[in-house]
Amino acid sequence: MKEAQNGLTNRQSLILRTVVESYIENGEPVGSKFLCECGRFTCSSATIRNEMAELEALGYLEQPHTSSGRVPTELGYRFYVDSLLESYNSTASDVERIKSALKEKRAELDQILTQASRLASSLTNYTGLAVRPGQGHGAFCRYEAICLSSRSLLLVMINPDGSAKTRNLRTDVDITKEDADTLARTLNSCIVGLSASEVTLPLMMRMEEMCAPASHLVSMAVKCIYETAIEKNDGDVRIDGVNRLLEYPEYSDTESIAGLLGLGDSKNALLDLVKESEELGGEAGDDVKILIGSENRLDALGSSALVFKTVKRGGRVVGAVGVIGPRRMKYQNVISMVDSLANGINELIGDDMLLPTADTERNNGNE
Amino acid sequence: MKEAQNGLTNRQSLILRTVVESYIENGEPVGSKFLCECGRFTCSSATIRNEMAELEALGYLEQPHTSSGRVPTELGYRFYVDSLLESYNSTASDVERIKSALKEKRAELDQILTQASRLASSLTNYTGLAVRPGQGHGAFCRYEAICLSSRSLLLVMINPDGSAKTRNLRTDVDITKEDADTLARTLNSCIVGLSASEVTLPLMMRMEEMCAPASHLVSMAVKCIYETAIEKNDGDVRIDGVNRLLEYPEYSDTESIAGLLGLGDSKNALLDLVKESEELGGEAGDDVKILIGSENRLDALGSSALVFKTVKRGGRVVGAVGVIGPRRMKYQNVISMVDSLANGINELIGDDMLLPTADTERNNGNE
DNA sequence: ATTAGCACTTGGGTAATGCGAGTGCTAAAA
DNA sequence: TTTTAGCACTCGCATTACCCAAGTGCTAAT
Repeated sequence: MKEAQNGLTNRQSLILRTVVESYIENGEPVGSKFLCECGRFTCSSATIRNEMAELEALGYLEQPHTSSGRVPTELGYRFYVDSLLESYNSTASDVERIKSALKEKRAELDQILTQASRLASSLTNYTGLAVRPGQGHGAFCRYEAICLSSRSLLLVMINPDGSAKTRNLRTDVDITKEDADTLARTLNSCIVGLSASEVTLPLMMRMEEMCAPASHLVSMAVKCIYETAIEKNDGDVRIDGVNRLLEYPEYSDTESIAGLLGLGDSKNALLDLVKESEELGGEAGDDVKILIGSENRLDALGSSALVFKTVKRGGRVVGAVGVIGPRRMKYQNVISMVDSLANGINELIGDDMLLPTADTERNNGNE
Repeated sequence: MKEAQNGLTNRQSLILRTVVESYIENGEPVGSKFLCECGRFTCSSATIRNEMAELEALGYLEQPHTSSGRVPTELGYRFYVDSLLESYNSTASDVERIKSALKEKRAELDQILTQASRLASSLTNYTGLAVRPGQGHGAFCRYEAICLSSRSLLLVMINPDGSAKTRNLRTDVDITKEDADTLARTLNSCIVGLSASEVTLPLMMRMEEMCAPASHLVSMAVKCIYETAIEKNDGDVRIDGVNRLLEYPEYSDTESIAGLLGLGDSKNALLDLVKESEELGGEAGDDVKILIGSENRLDALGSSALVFKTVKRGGRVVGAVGVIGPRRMKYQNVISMVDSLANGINELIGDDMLLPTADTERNNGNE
């Protein structure tokens, strides 16, 4: 009895693999006769039946009903995937398509992720997923104020990574370009790096003093800043191409679809999932992660599989892209695709160093 | 035979209304016996049968099969909705909820619409819809460049309505704050108001000359500007809460869901729909629009109804919000809700005058 | 250890059946 | 002329019975 390292004989191993692959391909339970005739085995169907019985006892296979072929269990898929993981690699053509599709979007991370989710879906014909976790507690690292008209100004809030948010502030009294400059200077010198709870009344009063005569701008601006920061910290989840799953029989019932569609609402759970699987990190932390069935605790994904990889910038996790599909997913393609996609994004966003806060910069040049 | 103005007797009219309302409520074909016993009529079921037969001949009702009750046709719904339209008004509590939910989001139009779509869905328990058409051909009306570090700057592109987009530009050679200012000045004086095809090689060369020694920034910036402008002009469609429709039996089949999910892809068609129903304008142009079944030509919505209202700023249509649901939709609630929602947004975004282009402003103050 | 043969299980598809709801029509009543 | 009661008829739908195919487990022979 030749044993492989996993406690399975070579033949059992091969049977398991073949069952998984056939089931992934056809979606139908596979029986001993089919296996026997597929050419990979020299023994008879009876022998295979015996082996399958054992694989079932070991928890790798199960039958939907007595008298139907076998279907892989979660454990079965897990075995298959693990033995596969060592040796995936992307096809050159896919890598090319991904690169060219991404290159067009030399935009902010948010947009890149949206695009990535769409891409993941269209390349695999499953559902695409992109996640951006909240960007730490840190607020912005610098502010600018641009005078748009006599009664409105544009507040530019700049993140350490160079991206920015803008908001329009309208006032009831006229403001000048000098007011705007003063406001920006005040914000930069007083609240950069502070969380909302650190902004105290005395501080506010000092800022308003600094900004006189346009002191009314201060509270508007600060409120606006923390509203925006909260939004930013909220994280985000993009799901694309749920409709592609409709053509797989495992999603023909309404409930499973409802679950997937509701996924956008439970974005916190998804964010946790990514964060958590990141922590188990170590060397494997950079790999493509695969969660099959109940391995994740989102019951909406209970009958699905999730393949994803984190996107990093400068060592920090800034997002993740992946694919949601049926448990019988074409793992080889999907794994390599997700890998390429994440790598492509990593490459695109580079690992630029972070920006300094405004203080240092401002001191030379503006005044 | 008392005739109302529509060519229906009063009794026929009442029967039609009752059928529609009952079908909306229960989703089941309604028969003569049920009507007879509902209390609204003094005649017998046989009489009602005769009337219903006539209503069917006139095209207001139909039977799914011989020997089932009647169901309203598109025309039937249309009759019902039209006779209803004069007299809808929002419940005070709904208006309150909408206002308070919107007030929290004093953000850009894009975000407001996203929020509106979500709100529409949750308030009606149908699918929410928000549409933002492309913002004309016009590019931006002003640019600013903020120096972030020695090798990156933030390009701020400002729309006439005061909103702005930002993009990060990275270079291989060092740049100074003066370079950034020069770039902004050049952009503002040369390409404000120009469409991409109007940017000629000679113009580019002149701009690069003006920007020396940082002339390499010019082409990056211009490219970036037109990429962003294209994106902006593309319009956008938000669809939220498709899963809510799953609980209605008319969407229990996979195809109808697939159609709705695919709706995001065919955003152009939706944009057209809004634009077009706007054009028939006149006085009715400001009303809530209702498209039932094939009244719109999106076959994905063939078995659905669409209720929406445009959102305007300063007379121009800048978006639309609405609801997608089954044809047997609770029109009274939905109409009033959509109306309130659109009004709320209109109020929120105000009709601020548009900004002037940068030239005038720049001449006093900066230099 | 492998194989052939056989009885057994079971899901799914198909045809037959009965039921119920609702209609259309006709003839009588108002 | 309008309304009503009565009745035969039509279908959709659920239930039942039934058969078939696929696949298994087990036993006995190789």
